[in-house]
Formats: sequence, structure tokens, C-alpha cells
Amino acid sequence: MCFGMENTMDINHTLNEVLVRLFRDINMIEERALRTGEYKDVTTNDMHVIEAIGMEGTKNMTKVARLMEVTTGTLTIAVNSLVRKGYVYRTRSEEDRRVVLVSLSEKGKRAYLHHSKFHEHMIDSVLEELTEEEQVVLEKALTKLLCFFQTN
Amino acid sequence: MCFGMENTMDINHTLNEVLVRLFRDINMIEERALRTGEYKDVTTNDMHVIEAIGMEGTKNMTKVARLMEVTTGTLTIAVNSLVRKGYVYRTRSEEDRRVVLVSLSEKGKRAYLHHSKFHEHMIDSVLEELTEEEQVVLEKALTKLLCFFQTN
DNA sequence: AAAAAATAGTTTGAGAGTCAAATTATTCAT
DNA sequence: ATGAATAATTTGACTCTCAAACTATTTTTT
Repeated sequence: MCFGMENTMDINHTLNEVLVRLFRDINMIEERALRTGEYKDVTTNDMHVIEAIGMEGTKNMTKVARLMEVTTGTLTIAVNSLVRKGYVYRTRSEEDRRVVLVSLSEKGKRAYLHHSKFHEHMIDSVLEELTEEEQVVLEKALTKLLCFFQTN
Repeated sequence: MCFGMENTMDINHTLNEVLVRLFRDINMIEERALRTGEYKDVTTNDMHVIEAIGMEGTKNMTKVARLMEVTTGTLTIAVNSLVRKGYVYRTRSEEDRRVVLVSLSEKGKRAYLHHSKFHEHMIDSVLEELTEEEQVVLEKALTKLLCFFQTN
């Protein structure tokens, strides 16, 4: 009922349609779902930084940049903004004073959990209408899709 | 074999992993796959414009902008660049001189086909490992996923 | 027919995100 | 102790985005 995915279309075409939409809209969709209430000022990119920093303690800039596959210069700018907005702490390491350590503030941790809850909710919502056998097929297909990307 | 998706993980977790990766990396992945050879200078965004203009004749700016869900101002800039790079023609309508008509050049059409081939190849790669019933299940699951996005 | 309103597109100003290359500060190695 | 390597930031340039101002043209109203 969501929109016209009538079964007159062949599966190949339908799949292509769905994937094209997912590709094109996924970031916008996720951003819209995430930027609510307390987290109005968090962009998708901000959220990825928050995710990469993670809940456990601190990480240095190079490590976070590598996780995100961006340059440290790019990350510096993203972290500037997140520090300004109060999601991230930035401190200099005492052992090696070249190193900058970043970590999530309480607000940052709340945003992290907000984000994970969204993902859980999404997964649950998708899975709850599928049988176990169907879930296995979905997993197989998506893993294959990722595999295709990583080798092409 | 692509990466560690061992079956010790429960399916929910695996699915979440895959979706997170697809979310985060899909644009980068697609861009990397598309920007090859002749099409080195085509960004993902450029490709979406090319897709929205389409293979059949001309469209006006407003129509293309609506398809892409961006403002006409944004589209003007994208089209400037695509005209400069030789993928798109821009002409003024004779019937209504306010209207600007855009269409794909030969190079633009080749890029369009390059893009569709990539998608076809991708879909085939995913489907070739699934039985017909599994394909039906996959379609159902993905449609559900898209549905979730469009209503949440 | 003249004036006002509506429409199509471009331009402008501003902000986010990105990279490569230059720069600064610090540590490691010889 | 000097030179090389490393960590991060800064700079300059580009793309993508929007809202709002603007230009040109067409349509509607009076």
C-alpha cells in the first residue's frame, strides 16, 4: 500500500526500483528520522562521527578518520562542529602530546543511543512481518549485495 | 567470504550490521563503481541528474528538480556543470520563453546506459544465488523496508 | 490595452562536507 | 642533536544544498 509495487512487474524490475530508491533516498530518510527533538542539530555526518567515536572511552583523530574513511582534515572540521554543539569532548593526550583524543559527552552518548534505537526499531519493523525462513533469505541477499560492492 | 559474517552471530545483529554498512557506504560505493574510464568526472549527484533527465527527449528544469526533490536553484548549478562537461544540452523553449529544456547529449546517454548496466549487473549478482521463491521473499522484505522509511 | 499576478529559471549568500597540500608541534631514530 | 616520521590543524578550492532576491516572460484582471 505504500506505493505502487504491483505484482504485474517482474521481480527483477521491482528489485531494481526498490534498490534505486533506497540508494537515492536512504540518507535523506535516515536524517529525517534522526533529527528530532533534542537532536535537531545533528546531521547524518555528525551521527556517523558519533558512531565512529563510540561509547567506550576515547579514540584519537587518526583512528576515527580511518574508521570513517575520510582525511583527518575533514574530521577536524566535523569535530569542531560537534564540540561546539556539545556532543564531543576533545582533549590532548598526556603520553603523546601530538595526539588528540575525542570522546562522547553525555549528550553525545544519548544521541548515540537514540541512533541505535532507530536502527533496532527499523530492523524489528522489517523482521516482524517475515518468517524465520524469510529473514534468512533477506540476510543472504543483503550480504551478497554488500559483497558485490566490496569486490566490484 | 567477503568479510566476517559468521553464522555465530544472530540474524538480527547480522542484518543490522549489513544495513548500517549499506546506509553509511552506499553512496561512496556506488560512486566508486561508476566513476571509471570515460565517466571519471561524473559524480553520484551528476548521475542522478542524468537519470532524472532520462533518455527520451527533453524535460524542463522544474520537472527535473521535482523528480530529484531539490530546488531549481540547486538544479541550475548541477546542470551548469553537466553542460560544461558535455553530458547535457540546455535550450530555451520556443513556445514559452521562460522555460529551459534539458536533454542528454550522446555522451550523456552513454553515461546513462553505463549506470543502468551497473545496476542490472548488481541485481543479477544478488539474484543469481537465490531460488525463485527466495527472490519473492526478498522483494517482499525490501518493499517492507522502503515502506518503513516512507512512513516513519 | 495596461497593470498586476503568476510562473520559470538564475543568481546570490551562506553553510556543510570533502580533499590535497602546506604548516605546526611533537616524538622517534640514528 | 639533528633529521625523519607522525598527529593534527589550517588553508584553498570544489561540490551540494537551500532560501531569498531577482530577471524575464506569460497569464490574468480590470
